Amino acid sequence: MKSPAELTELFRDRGLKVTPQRQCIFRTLHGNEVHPTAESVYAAASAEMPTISLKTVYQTLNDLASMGEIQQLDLGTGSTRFDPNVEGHHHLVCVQCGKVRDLYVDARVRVPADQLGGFTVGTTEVVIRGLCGDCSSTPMQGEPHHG
Amino acid sequence: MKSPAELTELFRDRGLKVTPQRQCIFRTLHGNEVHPTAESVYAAASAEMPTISLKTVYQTLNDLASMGEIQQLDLGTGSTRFDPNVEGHHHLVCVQCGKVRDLYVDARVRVPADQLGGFTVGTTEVVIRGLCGDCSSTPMQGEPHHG
DNA sequence: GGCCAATCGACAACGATTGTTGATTAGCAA
DNA sequence: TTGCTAATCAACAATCGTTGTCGATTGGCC
Repeated sequence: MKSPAELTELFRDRGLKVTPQRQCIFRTLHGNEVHPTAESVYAAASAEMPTISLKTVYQTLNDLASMGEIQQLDLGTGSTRFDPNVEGHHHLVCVQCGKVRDLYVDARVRVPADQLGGFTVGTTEVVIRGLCGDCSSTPMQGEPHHG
Repeated sequence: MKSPAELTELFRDRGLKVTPQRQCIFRTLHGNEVHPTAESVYAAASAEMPTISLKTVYQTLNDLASMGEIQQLDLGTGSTRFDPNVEGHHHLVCVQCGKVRDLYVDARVRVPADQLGGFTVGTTEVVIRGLCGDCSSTPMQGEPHHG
């Protein structure tokens, strides 16, 4: 994703104000590779800026998403995750602990025309579910996140 | 998915009772290819059995899912969908109207070992988002379901 | 400096899903 | 057929994630 400085400019260009709260969120997201939920962005931002509100976090994340600067992911882990990485890539999801990792593979799936039936292909998402390194080594316990 | 008769037997084997409500849900799901939500299963079942409760529908769907007889899908369309088709297959999702179609393609994604990093691959899901035939022909309007 | 967007707190509301209660129904083994 | 007990019912309340509302305040930016 773009750097905080670039996002600052982008927001200005769009007539959006660059408030300390928004800058704080920019910093929190920049280089973030753990696919945070809104709650965890809020937690991280709160550490820096205790008065920031969850509402503002949602607001700013939605703004960034609708500008295409971050990507929303629904991976069946309960809540929406936000991915600062908007390059074409896919995801590894641990069914045990819910961790998400980026996956760079060529996933051009060839769809036979007879299966399309008028469908216009937009994006292709590949989600590989399994056990992450940590969870592979520990015995399975309890119910994993469904999906 | 298995026929209502087979599911009946399966439930008996597991010590679960085969109530009229459950049979009604079995029938509703059998051959269903529209990936219904719990609500729409409830609507369909209610037509046949007006006194059935939404609670019971959820209960039975969860039972079936945990027995592996149906599959839960989180496709970012707001609510969980239930797919009676448990054969290996993938999905086409219309970002406009939310319709879901089954997709049979060979999607064995080759993941380079260095990207796995200890991850144990379980299932691979491919979701292709785009516009279905109906929505391709009509102009885009309003916000699509996010995802 | 001043306009006005953005934020605040403190809630209420939402939709999807699950839990609770106590009463009733009915599957199925004996 | 009887009886135990699981399943269901209605009617709620509660949960979780997310969004909306309010009036008051802050502070970015022309």
